[in-house]
Amino acid sequence: MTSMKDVAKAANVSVATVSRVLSNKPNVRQEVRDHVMRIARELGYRPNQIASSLRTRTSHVIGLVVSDIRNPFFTDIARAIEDVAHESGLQVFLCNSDEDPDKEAHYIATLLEQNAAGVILSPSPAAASNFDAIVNAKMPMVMIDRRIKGLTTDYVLSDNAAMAYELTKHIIAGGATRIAAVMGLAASFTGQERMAGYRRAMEEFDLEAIGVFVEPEEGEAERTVAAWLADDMPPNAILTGNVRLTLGAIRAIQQAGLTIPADVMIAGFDEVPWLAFVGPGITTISQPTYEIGRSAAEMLLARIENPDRPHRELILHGQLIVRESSSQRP
Amino acid sequence: MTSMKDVAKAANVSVATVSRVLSNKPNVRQEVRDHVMRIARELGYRPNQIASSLRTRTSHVIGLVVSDIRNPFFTDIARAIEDVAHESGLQVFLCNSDEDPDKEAHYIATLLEQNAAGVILSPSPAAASNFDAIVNAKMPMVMIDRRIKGLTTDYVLSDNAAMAYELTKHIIAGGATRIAAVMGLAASFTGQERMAGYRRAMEEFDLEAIGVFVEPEEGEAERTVAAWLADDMPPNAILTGNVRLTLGAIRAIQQAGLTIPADVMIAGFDEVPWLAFVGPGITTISQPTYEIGRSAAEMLLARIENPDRPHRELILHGQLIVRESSSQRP
DNA sequence: GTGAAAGCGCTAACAC
DNA sequence: GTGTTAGCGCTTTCAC
Repeated sequence: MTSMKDVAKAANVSVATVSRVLSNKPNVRQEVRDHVMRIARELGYRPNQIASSLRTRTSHVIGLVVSDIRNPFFTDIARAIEDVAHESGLQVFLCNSDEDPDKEAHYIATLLEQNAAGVILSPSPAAASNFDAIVNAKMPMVMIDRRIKGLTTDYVLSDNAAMAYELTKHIIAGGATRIAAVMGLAASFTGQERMAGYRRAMEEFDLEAIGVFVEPEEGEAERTVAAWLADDMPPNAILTGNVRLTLGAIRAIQQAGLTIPADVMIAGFDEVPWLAFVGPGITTISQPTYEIGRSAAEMLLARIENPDRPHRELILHGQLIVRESSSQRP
Repeated sequence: MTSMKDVAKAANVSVATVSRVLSNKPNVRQEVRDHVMRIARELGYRPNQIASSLRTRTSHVIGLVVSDIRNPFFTDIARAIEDVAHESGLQVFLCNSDEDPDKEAHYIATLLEQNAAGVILSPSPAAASNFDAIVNAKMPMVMIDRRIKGLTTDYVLSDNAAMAYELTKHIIAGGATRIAAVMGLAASFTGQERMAGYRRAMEEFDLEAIGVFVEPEEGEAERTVAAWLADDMPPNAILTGNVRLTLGAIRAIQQAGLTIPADVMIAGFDEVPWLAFVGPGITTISQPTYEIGRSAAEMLLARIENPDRPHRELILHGQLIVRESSSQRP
């Protein structure tokens, strides 16, 4: 590994000059600059980021903390963030918190130890104090998807309540009269908001709201929906809070020997390409995942650039994608 | 940020002793050890990994380079790798190469600059020389999913040819007589192997092999399959090389107004939970993605531990998941 | 415009 | 067992 010292020696200048040249600092004669660059290239010099980071107390690394990268919502976001990071010469640490505050705290500590330049995180349902370490260290931070009560920072959020409201109204227009909703519990912030939007629409139409929160897993939704369908007056429409719940609900409907949408309509959150091919095609709210990721990354870069800028909150709107599953009208 | 110096001062010992205690080195009295630990905790001391890394010329960071994290195959692998890393106190850098050798080379350079402890990568279809930098730097490396001709290193691979052979035989048993295959081009190593397995089975049954390589995107598969279906003697079965191709093929079949499996059977590679819900349920080869990730990570750890151990090649077998899409027999 | 030198926080000889 | 000290490779005063 060739170091600055090697380049300096070979170029007959001091390491200070080499450093100035390589980090594009002023006060170097163009002639010297070119010469140093040439030698550096010839020697195959690669800067040691670690040394640089130790000295400058910052790095080109940002952390991304999500509950589970396998959730397609986060997969897309991760990809977007990595794209922006790559464009800006940053690296991304991938961290899966599994909604576990302790695991989350551990990752936060690690990011601090690693001198990370910033962190984007989708917070677990933890107390705001879980993020004190970041705040105290003044590490740039952008929260995505969920708001933490009492924590003022940069946020990129979705308009969950409005989207759920729209989705509910849509399925009512499709002919639904008894609509039940399964929302994810762990992501309580989004779950709450979506449930609120659903409730508001139901009230508006004088319909009885039947909403439950479950662990966001296929099996939970399947059990819940199966129980509903076994009822005397089963719902004729199901609303779901994310893809896994949607899948579970579909399974319950199929197991009950019912068809979508003739017997039971269904619609949910999160768009994934294959929803168009499930049954008659499933209606969903498509969240702008890539945009959420991009925006969060850009917001983080801006905060790193200028740590004192006022905090911002960006709210992005999802889009209703209408397919066959949500209407019984001809 | 409190440093070792601070702890040393507060504990009335030298930094060397603090270092010994905190990195669990021998030659410290238990009494002193406890004392230092207490002080460190009281002061909220957190080690500076950067400084440690500069000194030891290694780090607790590993790189993961895949073409695109959004490919569910890689998403699962990434999650598995991150799990193992987390258990071992390592961090994971996420890198998307987009099958671009230059982007890949760039990430490799960055990992070197960051003093990464090792790298797991699914190589782009690049020349073996793209990995010279890693080999020269003696950075531990594990290749996954694809083999690079002329590069001896640690590998975790799938038995693609055997799996494709099995899949083809299965669909023949299901009643298929004219079977066409669309395989991914970019991932040429896996694509080639799968095509070879398909060809072998076709030959064995005296059937004509109709195989093409395309960019692994829905649209490409859709166009290809649509053309086949418009033929005089259209295939009555389609084999696909990955999920995106499967989705494209299904779209083409539906667009042509044909039904699965009555008119056209279909089966492909890669299992994702929703394939059970598409049409009558799609038959696939499920690759042990999580196991691939775990094994690769463990192999990397072993190599980091012992850089001179002989190179290994681990071949994992996929599993045929039979659903309704692959048989016309009653 | 350039160089000498200090030091970021840690580890690892080496002394005692 | 413990302390002293010399760096790891870089950036950044401060001289000149």
